[in-house]
Amino acid sequence: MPSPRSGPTAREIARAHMTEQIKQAARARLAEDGADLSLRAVARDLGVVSSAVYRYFASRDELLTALIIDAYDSMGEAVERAEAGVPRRDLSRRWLAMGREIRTWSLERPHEYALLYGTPVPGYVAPQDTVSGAQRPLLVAVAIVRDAVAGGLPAPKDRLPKRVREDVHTVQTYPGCEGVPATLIARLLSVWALVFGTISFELFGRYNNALEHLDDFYDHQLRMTLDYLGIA
Amino acid sequence: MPSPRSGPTAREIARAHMTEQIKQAARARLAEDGADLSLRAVARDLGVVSSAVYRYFASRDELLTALIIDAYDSMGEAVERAEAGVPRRDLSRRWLAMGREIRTWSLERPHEYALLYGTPVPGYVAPQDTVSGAQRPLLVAVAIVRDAVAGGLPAPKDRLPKRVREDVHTVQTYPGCEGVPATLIARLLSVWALVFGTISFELFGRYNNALEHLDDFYDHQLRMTLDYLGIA
DNA sequence: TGTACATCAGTGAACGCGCGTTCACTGATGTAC
DNA sequence: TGTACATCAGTGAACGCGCGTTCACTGATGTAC
Repeated sequence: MPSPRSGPTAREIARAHMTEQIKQAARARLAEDGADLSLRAVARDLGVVSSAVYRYFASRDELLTALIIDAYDSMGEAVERAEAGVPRRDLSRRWLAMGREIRTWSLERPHEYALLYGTPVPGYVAPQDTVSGAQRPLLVAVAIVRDAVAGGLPAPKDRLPKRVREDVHTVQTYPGCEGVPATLIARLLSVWALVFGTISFELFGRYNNALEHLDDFYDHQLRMTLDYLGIA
Repeated sequence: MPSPRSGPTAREIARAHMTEQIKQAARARLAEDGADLSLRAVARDLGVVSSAVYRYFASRDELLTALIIDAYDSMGEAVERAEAGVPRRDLSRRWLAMGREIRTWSLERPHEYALLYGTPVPGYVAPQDTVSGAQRPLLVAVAIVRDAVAGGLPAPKDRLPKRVREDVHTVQTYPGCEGVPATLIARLLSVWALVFGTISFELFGRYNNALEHLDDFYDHQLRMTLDYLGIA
């Protein structure tokens, strides 16, 4: 008897559950083996025959796409939440909260990080449009900068070459970027590369045998970016 | 009849030649297929049976190691040469030459770049010590900064947290880093992450649909790093 | 200078393996009357 | 409320494939006397 509110059927619940379990197992495999995800290994880990996975994902690539989308959203949400926990007035602390969460999230899931920011998986092209979550952390940064501008942060007096200015003007039309001066956008783009560059260096082992206190180092970098952007 | 100068024998020449050809074919395969290098594919491309490769490399990983070492040295040499072509006095141009060559080299060999600076190959751990060439580009940067210091460049007045200072002091003991103030080393490390972060963003497609004039953008970034380091 | 032996490059077959994907199936769950 | 049919999840076998690596081999190159 279908009840009047017609909630999800047992099948629908089971399906959602299994879909989630497959993704979880796949994430675990990713952490174990690195980027070359094996459908069969995932099925094995779930105690299920490999063809069963095809009831949920049409192909290995589709599963991978789902993982990528989830990862973007997961990082986006984590960063948004971390930043939201800080009083709006305190721009520096908001920035630090954001920056630290980017790194924390990444260290906790190095292989998902690699999926997003490392070498693209060979033979696999991410469906660009689908991945709108990719920009969520950057939007958090933009929001902080925007608030700083509203609070009187002056635009840096950098000279932007013509073509750079053109590109930056395009960026300025993106939602959330209205009102942020071009030179500040340009600096933000630099800072963004610095943040992810640092995390990649750390995760991909390029600081091995060179730096020891990576927490402190990263934190210091973050503070320097604050200076660079001019945020108090 | 072995001549008195006893040059390399025909076998030795052939061996060196074949070794080089295998590496070249492997690089080509890398460019075609991405990071998961297949020994058999390399052998096929050379018109040779797959087991023949084992006369030259004991395993797939050993071939990969050779490619990585070569790539580090290739980039290092390219950067050194580019920088050496600029008059010593002109520190800014030396810096720009260095920075541009890093990117040029990388764009020309995106898959070798990925091998060095992208996601580490799953299941493969680079023999750390062997890869001394890894630091060559950074040493070029350090040399420029050192010359700038010798020419009167003042140390930035950044406050370095204790543990960061400790790490930086370690770095200062490395060859080539003598006499460079701690705060400048710290800034150089930031700048380095920025440079490679930018190139990774570009090569791994994160500027797609956002920036168009990547040459100009990168150049602008480089100039900003000059400012940041205080080099005229 | 010529011969006998050792070294080495490349062959071809084979090993055991894991992979993505397809397909006909069975049994459970859901739906229409 | 009960029955008949449709939908769907998971099975198990099979497909064709490419992989890294080993091994006994043959024929060419190098070396010692």
